[in-house]
Amino acid sequence: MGISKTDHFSENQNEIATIAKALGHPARIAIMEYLMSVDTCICGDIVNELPLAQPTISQHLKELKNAGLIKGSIEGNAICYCINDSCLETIMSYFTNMASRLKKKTCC
Amino acid sequence: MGISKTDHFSENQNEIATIAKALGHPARIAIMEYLMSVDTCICGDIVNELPLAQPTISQHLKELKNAGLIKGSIEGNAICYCINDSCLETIMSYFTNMASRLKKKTCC
DNA sequence: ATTAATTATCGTAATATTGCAATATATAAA
DNA sequence: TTTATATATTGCAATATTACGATAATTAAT
Repeated sequence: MGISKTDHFSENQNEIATIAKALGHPARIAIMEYLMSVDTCICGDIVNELPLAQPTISQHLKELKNAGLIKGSIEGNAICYCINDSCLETIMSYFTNMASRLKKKTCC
Repeated sequence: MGISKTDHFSENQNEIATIAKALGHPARIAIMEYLMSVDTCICGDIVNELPLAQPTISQHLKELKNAGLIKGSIEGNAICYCINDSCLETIMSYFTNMASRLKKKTCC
């Protein structure tokens, strides 16, 4: 992120930015959409699904997990990843609130 | 972004990622919130409002503009920036859709 | 025309991200 | 215990981001 100044901003601003940043890559959007599309919470098939190497997928999963967007639980020798709906709720309500507040304004 | 492979992902995935990425910095979230809070679309006060230098703010504004999140129009010798509600609508409905689809699922 | 005010661009240093091969770790199956 | 399967970590090269001083560009006011 270069020289950043996260300490100058509010906790909420940093939280939203962190979530948005985690979603700020097409591969991670694709992972989220894949996790949404499968009924069972299958894990490593993501590697077969996306045109990226296994370590790269693993790294993207880590970032989504750090941001709180997904959860992972050990299931045998595999790991079951799935979407953390409370995190999705956070970002969704943030934008919903923003959009509704915006409707009352006139702009340039 | 390092070596990225945007061509491997769908247009929609790239679009959402681009918007999310633009919002993936606390300063840009703060700018969005400030633009929301002012009734009139005042512009360069953002520089006074945030703890960042003018060129830095200008750069952040450019990124928000490139992502389509804000619009800027010349107003005398100043520039009037304001939120582009249609872009906000795009990202909001994306998450709303995701969240509603998620409620039907059980997870690990 | 000069000067002031406002915003953008350039150049550059510090740091972060992306992607992957190689390798490590951990559990399941034989 | 050995082997196979699944995922994580390390190390590194290529590239992107962030921040800001200096400076340019543009319009307003004098």
